[in-house]
Amino acid sequence: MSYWLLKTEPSSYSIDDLLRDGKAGWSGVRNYQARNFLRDGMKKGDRALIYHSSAEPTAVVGEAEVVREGHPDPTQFDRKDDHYDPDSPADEPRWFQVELKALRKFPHPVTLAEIKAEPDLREMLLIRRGMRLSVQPVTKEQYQAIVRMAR
DNA sequence: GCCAACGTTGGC
DNA sequence: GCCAACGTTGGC
Repeated sequence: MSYWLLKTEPSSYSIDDLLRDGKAGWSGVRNYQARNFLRDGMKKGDRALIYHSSAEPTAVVGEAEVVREGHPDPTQFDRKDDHYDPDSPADEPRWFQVELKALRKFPHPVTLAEIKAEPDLREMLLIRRGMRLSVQPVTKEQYQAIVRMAR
């Protein structure tokens, strides 16, 4: 089993939205490195931390489980969607998503400030300078540390 | 709203 | 292939 961190802006889709929906396609990712993780890296049963970016506070707010592995993101073909990509070939889709099942919202969000202050989490990609990747791997140890901090 | 740190595009 | 211009991300 592998562990991941997924960023989302809560103004567009929040942990509360995911809990309400139960399951959701993690759509709208338009970065090739992140796409590769969605398409090739994430496996059924993997766990993902959900992170709220551009929020107050910016924080890891809950966790989810991968219930369906990479498949084409339908929003790339939807002209009315913000993430419509007219250049993505229908027979060779450019963008992928996984389906997530909400697991829980944390009792206490683990803020970016708390993560930066924790020596054991210094290696997280999240806090590496200039690292904007919206789908990123975390180690089991990092994942478990975040979960402990969220109690 | 600002702007640093990227990633992408396109002319050459 | 180079690289300037442009667009986006995301913390502050």
